[in-house]
Amino acid sequence: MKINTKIRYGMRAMIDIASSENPEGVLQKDIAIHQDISLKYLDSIIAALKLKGLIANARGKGSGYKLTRNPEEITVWDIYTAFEPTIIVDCIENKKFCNRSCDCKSRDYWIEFKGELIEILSKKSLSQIIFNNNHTN
Amino acid sequence: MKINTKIRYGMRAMIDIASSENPEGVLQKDIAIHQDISLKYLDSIIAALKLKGLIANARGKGSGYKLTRNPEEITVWDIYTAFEPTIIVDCIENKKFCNRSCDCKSRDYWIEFKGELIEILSKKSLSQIIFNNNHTN
DNA sequence: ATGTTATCCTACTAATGTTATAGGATTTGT
DNA sequence: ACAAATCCTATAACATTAGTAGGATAACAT
Repeated sequence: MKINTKIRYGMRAMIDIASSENPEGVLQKDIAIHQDISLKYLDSIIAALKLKGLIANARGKGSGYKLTRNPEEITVWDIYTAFEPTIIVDCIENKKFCNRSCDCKSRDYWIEFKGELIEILSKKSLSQIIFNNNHTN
Repeated sequence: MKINTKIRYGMRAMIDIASSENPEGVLQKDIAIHQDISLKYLDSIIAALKLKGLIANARGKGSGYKLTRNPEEITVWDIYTAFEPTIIVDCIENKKFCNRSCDCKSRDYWIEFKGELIEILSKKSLSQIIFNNNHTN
């Protein structure tokens, strides 16, 4: 299992936008500079976040990106699913992969696991991440 | 994020072995038949489980595989780590990937996430999976 | 109008990881 | 010696990841 760069960079871009105090929003170019991510690669990250409806901008020269919701109302799962539609366990996602799915202890476990994982990702909001509300360590 | 076939097949092999009532253990060949996994591919699955010390056999003709511990004492995390040493988040695993690691909200989150994920995988034992102790749905 | 700034959009590519298969060496029971 | 079964190494097709490249488009500034 691996968290890929798109999701990690996407998270950083969201944190960058959420942390900005500029009422005009944040330019993609500036996110690229702040976060040290290539402008071109960031292109595809931003596109995915925008398509998911988590950020928005006006077009043209001076228009930065802003969150479409309050950071309290955006979870890690929201950001995750901007890049991957779900957590993939082939025997759950695609029944043709396995014909014993109607009675498989292993599959039953993975269904439960997947639910718990989505729960973990859903319980944390962007604002909790930024302000570190939980006081761990 | 994806659970790959090695981990899923490994789980099924472990369930197969744990469920057997034969005191001689279970032959690799028979696991391959029960689970509909190619004997050759299962080779590498079994090898990993064995290297991790979760199963053992004698060599030669009639010697099947057995668990080395009680199924109550084997967790999904034990099985998982037979195939992958950890849950990979590059910015945690490999500091050279990122030079802002000393102050990165995103990285802080992933460290916390990884801990919770390992907790989920560690809390479930093989016997709980087989006997479905939790009574969900 | 024209140039500048910045995003939008499509295609491509090198490297890596996944999911196996192939072929034979080794070990032990009969 | 032979058969049954595992052990071990190499290879390969395919998919995914992590970008790069090149230009089209939109809007602001002069």
